[in-house]
Amino acid sequence: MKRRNTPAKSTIMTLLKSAESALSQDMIEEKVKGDMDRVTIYRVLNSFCEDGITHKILADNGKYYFALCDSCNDEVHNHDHFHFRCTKCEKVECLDEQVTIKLPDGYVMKSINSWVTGECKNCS
Amino acid sequence: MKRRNTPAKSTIMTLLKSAESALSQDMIEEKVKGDMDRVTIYRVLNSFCEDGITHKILADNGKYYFALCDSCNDEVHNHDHFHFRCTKCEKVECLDEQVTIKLPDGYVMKSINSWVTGECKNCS
DNA sequence: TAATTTATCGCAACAAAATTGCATTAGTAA
DNA sequence: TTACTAATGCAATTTTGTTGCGATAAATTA
Repeated sequence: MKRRNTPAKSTIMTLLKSAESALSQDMIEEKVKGDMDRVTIYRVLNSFCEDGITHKILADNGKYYFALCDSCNDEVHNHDHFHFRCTKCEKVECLDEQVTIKLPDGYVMKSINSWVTGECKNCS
Repeated sequence: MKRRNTPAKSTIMTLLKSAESALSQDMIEEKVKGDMDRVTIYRVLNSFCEDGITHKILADNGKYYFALCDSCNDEVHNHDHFHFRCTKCEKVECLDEQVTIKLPDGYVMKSINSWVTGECKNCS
């Protein structure tokens, strides 16, 4: 399965890069104003995740958000940071702070999904 | 609105007490084997939350889980602990460890939702 | 005990988010 | 330019949870 470059992909990539925050499907749909089908947006975003370009996080509002991988490379992926969702402007950001937890004996960690909800610095 | 005691409520309460872990609607539906309508289960669980008997958490698999409030009382509710979901047995537990995070300046925290996914001590 | 009130229940319908099937379109390499 | 097949758009489906409403049954009162 070799990827192809398409208008949809480059448009969405441009949006992700300029957003400086994580985007959900409906945010992207609104920005492209119906130029792109909902399904296409989902498929492009998921293909980015498969390729390790973005990471996908389920927020505590039930929606998936997609963010460009910042310090990840082909070998090392680390998405164990906190995510912040502003309840006023609905912006979602990756926070610098890493999630640290010591699991009880016998537990094996596979992934972390940590959210803080509140008001961001522009809204508080 | 005065609550009434019903078979549905006591059945679900018994399940929650004996589970020693958080339960989702579909887990309860399976345990009562169709004796209870989906909607009834949701309504009972949500009424428990309104009454402060349980807390409701959206897991990183997109489902809501309900757990008995452990050390909460009428005045103080604290649900800022980590939650663990086992990908093998699908059991969900509240971990003792509290989530701690220092937000950047200007950010106001309203709620926290932290999940660790992996294998529990019975499955690893 | 019987009557009354209304919380609760079950069923159908709805809603939101995301996925799948399939015919069509369009990158890309030869 | 042609051939191959990834990507797209549309319709339909799936999953999870909620709402509306008439019927049922707790709890209170007579």
